[in-house]
Amino acid sequence: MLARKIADSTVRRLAIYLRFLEEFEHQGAGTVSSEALAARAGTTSAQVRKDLSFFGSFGKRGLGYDVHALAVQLRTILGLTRRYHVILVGAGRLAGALVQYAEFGARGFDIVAAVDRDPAKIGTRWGDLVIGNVADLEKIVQREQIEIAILVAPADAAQALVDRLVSAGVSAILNFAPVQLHVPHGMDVKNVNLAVELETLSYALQHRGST
Amino acid sequence: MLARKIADSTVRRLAIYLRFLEEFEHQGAGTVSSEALAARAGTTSAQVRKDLSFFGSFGKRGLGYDVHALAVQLRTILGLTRRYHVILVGAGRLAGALVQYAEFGARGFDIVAAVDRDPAKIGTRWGDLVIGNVADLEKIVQREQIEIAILVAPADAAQALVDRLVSAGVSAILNFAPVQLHVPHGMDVKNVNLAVELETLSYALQHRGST
DNA sequence: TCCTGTGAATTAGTTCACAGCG
DNA sequence: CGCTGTGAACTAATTCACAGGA
Repeated sequence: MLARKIADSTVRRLAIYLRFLEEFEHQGAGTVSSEALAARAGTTSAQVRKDLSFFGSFGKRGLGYDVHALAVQLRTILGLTRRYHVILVGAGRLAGALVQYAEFGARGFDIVAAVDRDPAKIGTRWGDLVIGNVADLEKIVQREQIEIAILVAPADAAQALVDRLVSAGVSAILNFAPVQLHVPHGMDVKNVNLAVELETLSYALQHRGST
Repeated sequence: MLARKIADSTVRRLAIYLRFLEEFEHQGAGTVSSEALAARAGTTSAQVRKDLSFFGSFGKRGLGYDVHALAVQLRTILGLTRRYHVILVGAGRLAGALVQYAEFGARGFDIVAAVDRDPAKIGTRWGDLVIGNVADLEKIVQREQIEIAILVAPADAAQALVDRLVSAGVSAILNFAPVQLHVPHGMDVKNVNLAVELETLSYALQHRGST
């Protein structure tokens, strides 16, 4: 669909622009400048225009961007014009928090299954989601036509679970386990490591004052 | 303490190297090569050596790095040789998950307080943490000598809370609210947006096949 | 006139490649 | 000989600056 390889940083910013466009849309704004979007997103107007220019020319010179039309474009670019079935692999507290995370549903990500290996958890419910047995992982992935997995399992179990997810047909993984996952070419993995985020803060705290 | 400005990506990788060093240490390995570290961390040996070289020469040519000594160095660099008092601003499910997150404590981040605005939550306990009233935010920050805040509050409340945190003396914020926070120069803010992570995956899913 | 779209310039980050030390 | 440490080369990302259309 697209010639050039787009930087991850660009894709992230597009997702952020979309948030603010929706906010503007809600406030009834018809049009928005790259400058205004940049201010909200914490970047520069040149960056906004460059990011958008990889995908087309959506603005009107002298005017800016039509808020609604640009939102539609960004949803198309980001693949948010349809819904995705998501499984939670691991049913700990973090998984429980993610189930409730309204923003996922609002963006088209439906958490339709959760599994765990703890017999005490299997069969219990989170709203209308029944926690399944991890032994049935492949069956559940296929039955529910799951494309995305959120991995919130212990580090030592992670790779084996990923191998099973891959062979069951999952094509993207959001990984919260602090390990480097190995997946076949073409699969997409995104790592989130909350402890690492805190550590970059402690680094910054320590190296402050050199301003 | 350091002349050059170090890239965020470098600091993150150092935190990741530290994880694997501790694992190696646990397994009784005395020495490790940049190649072995890189394999675990999902990067290249040149990257590992370059990252470390910003801070000093920690290896022995022909041998590699002493696992324990390098771990000590990285903890020093990252500011992990002491403990930090952390407050959770917002006591929703995500906050509840973070309280339990063992890795935080293991790295020196002690969650010593949590506040919320919901009267139904105020006074309830999570382990030995009593949820306080957000009205007392400044008092709590000062009493507990808090340096880092984890902001897990609704987007519309976020900026006002940040202003209060800043004036109460907090110096770093890990922000889960999907807004761009404005803080005075010198303050450190790190944003985590889980919906954006999923959206980069849906982008990747959609633009697959051009390989 | 205003603000986009975009090549060009700049800056940042990564990889190469090899000298040099243990 | 093996593996680090590091300039130099390269690649990627951001910012500049301005031509050009509404």
